[in-house]
Amino acid sequence: MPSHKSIGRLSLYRSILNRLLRDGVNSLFSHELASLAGATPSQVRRDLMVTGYTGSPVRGYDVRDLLASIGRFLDAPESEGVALVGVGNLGRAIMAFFTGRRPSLTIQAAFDRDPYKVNRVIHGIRCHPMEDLESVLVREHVRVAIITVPAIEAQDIADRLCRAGVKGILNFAPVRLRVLPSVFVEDVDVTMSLEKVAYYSRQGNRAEGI
Amino acid sequence: MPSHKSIGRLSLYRSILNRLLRDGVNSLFSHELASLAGATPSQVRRDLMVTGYTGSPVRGYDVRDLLASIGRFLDAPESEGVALVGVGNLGRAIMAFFTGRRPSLTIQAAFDRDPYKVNRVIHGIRCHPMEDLESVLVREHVRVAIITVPAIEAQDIADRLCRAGVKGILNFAPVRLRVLPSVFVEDVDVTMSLEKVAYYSRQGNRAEGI
DNA sequence: AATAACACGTGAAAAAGATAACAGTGCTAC
DNA sequence: GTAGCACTGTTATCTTTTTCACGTGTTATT
Repeated sequence: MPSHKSIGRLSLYRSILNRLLRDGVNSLFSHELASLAGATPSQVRRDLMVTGYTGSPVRGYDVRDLLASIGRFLDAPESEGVALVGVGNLGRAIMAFFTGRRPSLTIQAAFDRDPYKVNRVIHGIRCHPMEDLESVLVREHVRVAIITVPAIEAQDIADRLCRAGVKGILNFAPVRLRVLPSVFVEDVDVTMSLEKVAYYSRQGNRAEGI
Repeated sequence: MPSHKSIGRLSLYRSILNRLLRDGVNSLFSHELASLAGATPSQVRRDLMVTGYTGSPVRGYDVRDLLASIGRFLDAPESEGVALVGVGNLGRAIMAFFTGRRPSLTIQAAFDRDPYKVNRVIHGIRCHPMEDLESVLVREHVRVAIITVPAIEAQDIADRLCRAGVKGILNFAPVRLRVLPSVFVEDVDVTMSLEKVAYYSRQGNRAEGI
C-alpha cells in the first residue's frame, strides 16, 4: 500500500528516466534522481521500494531495469485504452500531447457533439458522436476516461461513463463529480492551481515538492 | 500558516460558493459545503478558520460574506495580472477558459514565437512576440505566469520569467523547472495524473479527497 | 590488510494533514 | 423559563507522509 503521492512520483521518475535513457545515461544514484525530480534521496529510495527493484550501492540504479520495474508496478499487464470526451481546445491539446507517447496508455477514442468533428480523425484519434459513448466504451473495454467538456455537461458525462464501466476519470471540468466510491476521480482544476500560485507568489514561499 | 492543501480547497470553496450565489443560495452550513466540495464538515470549518470569517450556528455561513472573506485572504489587495507563455492548443484553451472569469486574476499578456500569432488579439488577450517577454512583464509588473510551451523550451522560459521578476509559475510543461527557492512553481503534469488514474482504476480504490 | 567513504534498504522518529470530540451559542418547542 | 437541538469554533487525537538514522556490503585508499 504505497502512498498516494508516491504513485504520482513513480510516474514522474519514469518520465525522467526515459529522458535520461535517450540521453545515454545508463545508471544513476538516488540523489541524482531526487535532484531531477525535486525530491529527497530518502524519498526516492522509499518510493522505489514498492516496485521491488533493488539497486546496487556501487552502481546505483540501472536505468533500464528500473524503468521496467516501475512499469511492472504501475502499468496494466496489457496496453490500456483511454477515452477522451470533449474535443475542444483542451481536448485537442491533450490528444496532440499523447500521440505516440506511452505505449501502455493510449487515447483510443474521442467523443464530441459537434457534427463537424464527428467521424473525423484528429491527431490520429477517431472522433465519435456523443450518442455512441456507451457502445464504443463497452465494445473496446475502456476503463479510463478523460473529461474535457464544459462544466455544465461534466456530471452527465461522468454518469454515462460510469454506466459504461469506466473505473477511473481524469476530470478537467471545474466541478466535483459525484460518482460511486469504486470509481477513482482525479481533478485537474486550473483555476485552483493558478490561485494557489498567486497566493504563494505573494507569500515569498518556497517551491513545492511533488 | 494554513496547510498547503487548505489553500487549494479555499479556492475550490470559492468557486462552489460563486455558483451557489448565482443559483440564489444565500447561506449554507459547513456540511453542505463539505458535501459539494467532497470534504468533511470539520475540514471545511478548519479551512475557513484562517480567513477569520465566523458563521452563525443558526444560519450557517452567509455566502456573500464568506466569499468576501475568502477573497480577502486569498487574493492580492488589487487585481493581479498574469502572463501566459505559449499560445498553442493548451495555451488557447486556458485563455478561453479565463476570459471574463476571476476579476482578481486576469491573463494580461500572452507570448508566442509564431509570427502568425504575434500582435493578434486572441480571446481578448494581446499576443506579444517572445522577444518582448522581459520588457512587457517588467512594464506591467506581472508576478505570476503560466508556461504552456513545449518541454524543451520550458526551462529557458522559466529563467527569463524569473529574471523579469515573476514570483509564481504554473507550469504545464512536463519537466521540473529549476528556479530560485523564492519562486513558487506548481506543476500540472497530465501524464502523471493520467497514470495515477489508470493505476487506481485498477486497484478498485475509492475516490480521492481534494 | 585495515579503514575510510559511499550508497543502498528499511525501521523509527518527526511533521503534516485529516478526523473526531467537545464546549459554547442561539433558536424552538414545549 | 428551560430542555433539547443543530450548528459553530477550536482543541485533541489519529492517520498519513516525510525525513532521519543506522546496519550492510562494496570499492578505493593508506
